[in-house]
Amino acid sequence: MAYLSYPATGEADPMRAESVTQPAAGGSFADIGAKTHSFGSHDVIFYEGDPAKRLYELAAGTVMLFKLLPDGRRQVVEVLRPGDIFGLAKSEEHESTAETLTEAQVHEIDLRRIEQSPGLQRKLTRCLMTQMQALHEHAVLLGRKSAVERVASFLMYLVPNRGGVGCFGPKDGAEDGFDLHLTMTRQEIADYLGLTIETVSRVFSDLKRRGIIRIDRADQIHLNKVCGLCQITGIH
Amino acid sequence: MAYLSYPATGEADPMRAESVTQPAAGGSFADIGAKTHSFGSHDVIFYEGDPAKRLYELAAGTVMLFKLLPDGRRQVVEVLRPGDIFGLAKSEEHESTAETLTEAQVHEIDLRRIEQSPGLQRKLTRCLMTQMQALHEHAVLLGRKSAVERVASFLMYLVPNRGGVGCFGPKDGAEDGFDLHLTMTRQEIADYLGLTIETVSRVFSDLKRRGIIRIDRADQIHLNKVCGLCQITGIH
DNA sequence: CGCCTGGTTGACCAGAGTCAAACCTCGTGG
DNA sequence: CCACGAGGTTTGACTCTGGTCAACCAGGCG
Repeated sequence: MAYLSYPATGEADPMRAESVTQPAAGGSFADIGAKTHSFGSHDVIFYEGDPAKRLYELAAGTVMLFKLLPDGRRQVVEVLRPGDIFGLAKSEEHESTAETLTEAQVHEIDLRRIEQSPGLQRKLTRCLMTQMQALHEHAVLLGRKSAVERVASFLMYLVPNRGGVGCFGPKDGAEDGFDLHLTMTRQEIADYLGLTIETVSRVFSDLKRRGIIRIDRADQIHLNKVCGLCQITGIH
Repeated sequence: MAYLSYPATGEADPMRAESVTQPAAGGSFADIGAKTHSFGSHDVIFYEGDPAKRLYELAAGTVMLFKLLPDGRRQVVEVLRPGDIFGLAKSEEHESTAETLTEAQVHEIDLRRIEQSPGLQRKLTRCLMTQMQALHEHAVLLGRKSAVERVASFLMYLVPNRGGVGCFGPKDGAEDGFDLHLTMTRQEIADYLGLTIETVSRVFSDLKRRGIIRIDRADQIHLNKVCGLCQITGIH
């Protein structure tokens, strides 16, 4: 279904199965009578400070969570993929704003319903573990990586099964290129990576100049050598 | 028991109850036959890459989790307090190193034991939610705050019931000072805040010069006006 | 007493931020 | 069909925060 664009483009997406956290472990949250909502691109699902009652499972599309400082500085704290859970809060209010990056479908669930099912509880725990790990990874990026390393890491994050633990290098002899479609604007990328829009733009231009990527359109990027890009993420 | 020093010093600690996540919701993890381990200061509980089988609940003391980049850059991704859970991993290996900052006691628990108890499952979920929220907060700090703001936020984090949501300002008319004991070295603080040791040191000196804090010993800091400090955390 | 570790300070430098202008791309309307 | 405008993006010139490197200091311990 073309209307649900995914960060990485195109045909059957090999990452899909991977990125959906524990696809079928103990049933789906949707099974327990969750309401499903559809959103357009750049719709707000909830605002920081809104009363938090339910939690959400992203069924399709991409959603970002961000927080604002009073002077307007913004930090995107998570970029979510299908299968991810969000909207939990220990207090009565959401601590961040949730906004879609693409058209998206979201299951709205009552936490108590989950707590009644051991299987779903288990699934929830696994989801949270995975997301927590991503947050740790992101803390390293924000705290210790240079601008180029941040952008390179970001691009690698959009390539299925490469970088990180599951990276097996380029397929033997294959040309190791990759086409990807960005669903985030430069500003959103900047706010995710803790940079300014100008720096993000400059790094893209620099990577282009160095022959590592090709920019077909602002949101259409071709990675010439995935491995070469991975080399500059700081994790090698 | 004096041997268990807590980040904030002294007598009966008003924060204690607050910081222990969901103190008695649905029983304690310790109840289900968890082994308890004692550690000295700066002991490693597990290393990044170690096989991950169990999960841990911090019973007393302080523990930090950090990740290393191959070139030696380090990022402390979490500073844990009693009640916090750590050591979960989606994969078979720990994704970060856990090291004590003080003497500490830790319950080692089998995840499957928890999964058998709905009450503990629920408690676990709450813990993870709280920690996740802290990680979001920290992402804002790392991605968007200046050096002074980071250090100020860090110090405020050590003051019970101040800053953040639960802040009710200074008690009416009270002098609003606070004494705190640092359990982290300058290097550890720097690695937590995404700064260098020199910058941390300089900011401390600067806050001293501005009369906001008094440094009695490297690890013994007096906040002259908590509210004044809170003012420069960036969240006001 | 002197070493060793951790912390502080200074001089200098570089990476990223700021401010401002120019540039695409795409949709709208004349 | 093309001119126009808006939004997002790129580029340049300059600034400044925080990093680097190196020397120095203070307290604790053998």
